[in-house]
Amino acid sequence: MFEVIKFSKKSKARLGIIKTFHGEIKTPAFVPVATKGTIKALPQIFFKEIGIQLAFVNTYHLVNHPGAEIIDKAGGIHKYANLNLPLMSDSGGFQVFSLAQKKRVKLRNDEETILVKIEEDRVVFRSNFNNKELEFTPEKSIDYQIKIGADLVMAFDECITYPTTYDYAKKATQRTHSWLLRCLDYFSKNKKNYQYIYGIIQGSVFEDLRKESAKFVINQPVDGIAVGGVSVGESKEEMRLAVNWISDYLPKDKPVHLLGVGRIDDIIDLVVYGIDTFDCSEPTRIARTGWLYQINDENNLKDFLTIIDIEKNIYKENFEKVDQKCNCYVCQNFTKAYLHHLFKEKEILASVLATYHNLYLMERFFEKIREEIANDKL
RNA sequence: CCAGGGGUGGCGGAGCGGUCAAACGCACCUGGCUGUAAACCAGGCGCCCUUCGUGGCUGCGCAGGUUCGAAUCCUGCCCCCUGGA
Repeated sequence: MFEVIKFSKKSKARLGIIKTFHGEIKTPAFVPVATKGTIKALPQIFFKEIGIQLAFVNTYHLVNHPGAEIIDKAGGIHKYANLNLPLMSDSGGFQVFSLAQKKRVKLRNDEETILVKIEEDRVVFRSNFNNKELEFTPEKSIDYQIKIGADLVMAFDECITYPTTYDYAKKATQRTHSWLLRCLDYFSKNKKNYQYIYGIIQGSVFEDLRKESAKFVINQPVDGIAVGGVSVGESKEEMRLAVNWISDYLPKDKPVHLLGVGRIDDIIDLVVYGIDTFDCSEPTRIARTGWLYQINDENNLKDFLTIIDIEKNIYKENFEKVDQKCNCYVCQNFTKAYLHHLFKEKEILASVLATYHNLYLMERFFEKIREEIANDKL
């Protein structure tokens, strides 16, 4: 399922290939987020020309709408959403974090309710979509993911909030471990024949917990390793340490995914620890809010991309291409002034073009990363 | 000419004696966005201040007046809208 083609002589970075039923993925690779079964604002027909290799869908959201059964009936998420590429599905573990962060939400009658309740053997969500209770157990998460039918599924974990205490982090990490065993058990008995499962390392910002978690996960019969609980508010140093600490434990014959990291500098700093895939909502989200990647120095990975805010007035009469050095459809055909106008007017096309462009450059960025690893420069 | 309605900050539009530098929306400006409750969110938005404040000044068509106090009440003027001759 996974094969390393080349290890860098300079770092733990590696070139690899993940083989799935729906296609092969050259790694390191970026995984655009398609939470509800769509990379927001981007029609599927563009995936290929952008170079998108795989995408990341979310169990929590899809279970709420349209429901795992519907997707199952439709023949799986690939068919249902016309996503003809390898897919990863998140387990809902991140929502344990992201919805718990908000803790309470006001109902119409002014009462407050808790969005997430974490128990030893399950998590109860108060759905933010329809306000119904929604129970996630490791078995349920996996069952949903099997029905959704992504190629690569994530074990159900608890993404620990930051900051946290050592004691809580330890307890939560152990809980994630016991959940992993339940996930693996259920998965092995019920999975679709093409599906693989990733176990998730937690441990928050504590070295011994991270290492302990890494050892535990790696010793289970998982197909891939994911690193979670990162980019939740901790400092960049803490994030780098969290990955560095476990980098020596990472297996060479299994793909390693870093959950939720997609900022340019973070990717550069973390790919050298042996990360193969990165999913992140950032490129598509900032695209929709007017931030565009721009090639800064195409010969220097560290300076490869910068960000411009296309809504700034300086672009109002800037009739240059969006990015002089970019070959994408957007940059070949539209000016900054026009993009500026689309954003100011909140035209839907603004999101479409910006998303296209950002993902295009993200793919070029990862091509550059692969090239650097091939040349032992990274 | 008669009858009625109205003129509020860049725009729309609340307020109708004090708690009003004036709701709310739009526009504008500044930030933010890392396993997406996100075509989003937060803050600012009369002028002034080496003190950023229960600070000073100006202010609700124009000019006066009543009042301790007026965007709010009164008088005159100017302008706009609707209906009628």
